[in-house]
Amino acid sequence: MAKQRVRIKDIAIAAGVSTGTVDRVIHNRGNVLPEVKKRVEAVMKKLDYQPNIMASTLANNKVIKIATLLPDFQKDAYWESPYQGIEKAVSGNAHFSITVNHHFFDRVAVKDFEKQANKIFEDIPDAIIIAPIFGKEAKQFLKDKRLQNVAVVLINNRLSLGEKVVYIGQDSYQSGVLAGRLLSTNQGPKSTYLLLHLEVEEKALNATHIHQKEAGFYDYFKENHPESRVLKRAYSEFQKEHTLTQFLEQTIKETPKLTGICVSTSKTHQLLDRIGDKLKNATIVGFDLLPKNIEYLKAGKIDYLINQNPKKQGFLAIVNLIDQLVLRKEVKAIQYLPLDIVVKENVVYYSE
Amino acid sequence: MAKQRVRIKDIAIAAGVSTGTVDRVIHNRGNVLPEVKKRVEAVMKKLDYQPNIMASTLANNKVIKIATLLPDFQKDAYWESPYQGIEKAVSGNAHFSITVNHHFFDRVAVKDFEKQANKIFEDIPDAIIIAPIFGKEAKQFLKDKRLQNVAVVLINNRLSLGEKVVYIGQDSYQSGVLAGRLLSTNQGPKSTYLLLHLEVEEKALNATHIHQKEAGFYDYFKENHPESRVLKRAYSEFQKEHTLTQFLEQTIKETPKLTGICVSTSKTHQLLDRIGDKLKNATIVGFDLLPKNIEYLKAGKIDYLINQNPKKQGFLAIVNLIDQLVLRKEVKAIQYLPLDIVVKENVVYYSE
DNA sequence: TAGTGCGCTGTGTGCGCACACAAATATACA
DNA sequence: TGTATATTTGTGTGCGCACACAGCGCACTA
Repeated sequence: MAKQRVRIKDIAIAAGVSTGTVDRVIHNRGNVLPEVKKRVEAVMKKLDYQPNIMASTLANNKVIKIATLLPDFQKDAYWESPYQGIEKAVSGNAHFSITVNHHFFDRVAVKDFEKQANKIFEDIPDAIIIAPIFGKEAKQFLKDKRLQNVAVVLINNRLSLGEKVVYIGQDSYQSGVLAGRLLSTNQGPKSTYLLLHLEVEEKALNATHIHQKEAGFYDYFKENHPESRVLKRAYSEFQKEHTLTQFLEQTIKETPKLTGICVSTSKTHQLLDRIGDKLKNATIVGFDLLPKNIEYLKAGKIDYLINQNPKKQGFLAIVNLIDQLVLRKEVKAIQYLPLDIVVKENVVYYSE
Repeated sequence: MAKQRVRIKDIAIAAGVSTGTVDRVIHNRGNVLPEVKKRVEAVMKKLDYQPNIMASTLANNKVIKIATLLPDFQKDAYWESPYQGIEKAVSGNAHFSITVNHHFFDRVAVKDFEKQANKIFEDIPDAIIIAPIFGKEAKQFLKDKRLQNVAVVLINNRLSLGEKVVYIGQDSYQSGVLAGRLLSTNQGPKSTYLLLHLEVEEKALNATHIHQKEAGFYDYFKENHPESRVLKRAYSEFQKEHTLTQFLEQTIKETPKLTGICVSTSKTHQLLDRIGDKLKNATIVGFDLLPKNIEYLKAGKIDYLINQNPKKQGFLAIVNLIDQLVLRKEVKAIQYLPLDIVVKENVVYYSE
């Protein structure tokens, strides 16, 4: 029953060679007579050799160096989540001895991206986790021959690099579609919806995601409820004199018979903090499981939160690299993160 | 930066003893002078010793024996999912060399449970994954002194065993509540809902889950929409002459102005196979991501599927045991599986 | 005083693998 | 035929740990 694991030694004996030769075949180190190589490979197949990862990593006795090249989350709060996911995965897999070297760049400054990218050459890592926001420059960087043998995981933005580059990302467009779907369920065909772009700190813009999300939202209604009205209002005029409260009150006053509101950023709680009482009849959809959002969800003031799992993005990147570099497993080339629909009745399972 | 890992040898040197003594302290094997033990422990703490799992499991060179004691899925199809989850987790963690010994019992026969339980004593495992459907008997079994050092994971049914027994399960009641919530969203307060208990094969009854689920469904409406009507219809009279189609047609005919239908088993597709066209205006909620259910979801005929992650139950059980037995991590004592809300717009992320 | 047993401590070996190095064999050339 | 060189193969060591076993000092007994 408990069939003994096949070892290199077993293969060596079966093939009539030494363990050293088997080792050379396994690692393609050359210096093996072609016919011997063939014989060893045949035996390996026949005995279904599975390397002992434990012994292998122990003997290897080296740490896996991973470099990240991500936007600075001091300047764009969104990027703190992938960062946290990475850290969590690393500390949760301490036994694989991984070191991560973070390189943060200013997400609106190409020059800074290039500068940070260049730093990576100072100490070539085994793998790179990169958010290729500057597509052209990222592509050029990754094509450098010094990175030939470096595993690459793309985060957030896809890049056509063919080969065996892994992409992990969320589908922002689809999250907007989903928001539209949730808002319009069981509503009349001629309803009015409000799309609120709510940013409180100017610097946290992460424009691309939000724009894609909003495009998905619009498109959903165009395709499925063409007779409905979708209004967009944005608050980002920080220098001006009127406050967010005033902006919201006026916006609501201007749009009577409002069926639903979607706040495209994660700041839904800001809306409820200010004019929660004046929204009794509108369905409200928000994004991201911030503590304050969860509070309002539990109180029944937010109807749906869409969880984009931003942390999981970083987490999966590390898990993927472990699978690739240590466990030698096959990994999927493209991995989208789930879009969880969270309501009062199931929030407990998502908020840990 | 890349601080070297602390080894047993380092501790031995720092404490002025041999590695053997450190080993005895670590594993509490005794035969160490109390003051020496104290000294070694102090050094371990000071140097923050983290055992090298790789070397440890390699040196241990033993397979982890896990026994399962679960209902026979030949007789209750539900139980195939946890089984699959277990198998998946085991083959996905092959490098930890785990062997699983399955013991299936007839979920309606106490005698059979006891018989299978007794078989476990023939070869005491390192851990047991058990569905304690027969609470009293299971408790007695687990209290046997021969199982003193055996890790236990309870699946599906909770048992008060205090100590450090892990429970992994799904909240069937809450899944019924969630179904109620989804069905009644944006519907009038005096609507009519149908709860369909649909079993096609008599033997697959898994009564407890379904009953709890249905209780949750009823309670949701009692609390939130007391003026609504909830009707229950069950099809399980297999000996009788009329077919399922006839039953469904008659049921629908009998309940005009139907707002929503919840099929409490996983057999929602059976409903649509037969009378899909006659349900245009009713919202439909079902359970479990069976291929046929997904098909109807994508086609817009099922509105919501609630994913109870039954496979994940078995999967997590194994992961938990690895954490406990191999990685020596802390594990949460109670783990509920998420209840995912799946709609056409996000199904792709859940159906792998 | 030698012998015996016990508590405590140190040493040696092996887990399966990777890799450096030594050894054996084949090939080239004088 | 012998020597130098390249190619192919075998052996030895260490990764960090677990555990068996040997060794030590001490108290107690005959």
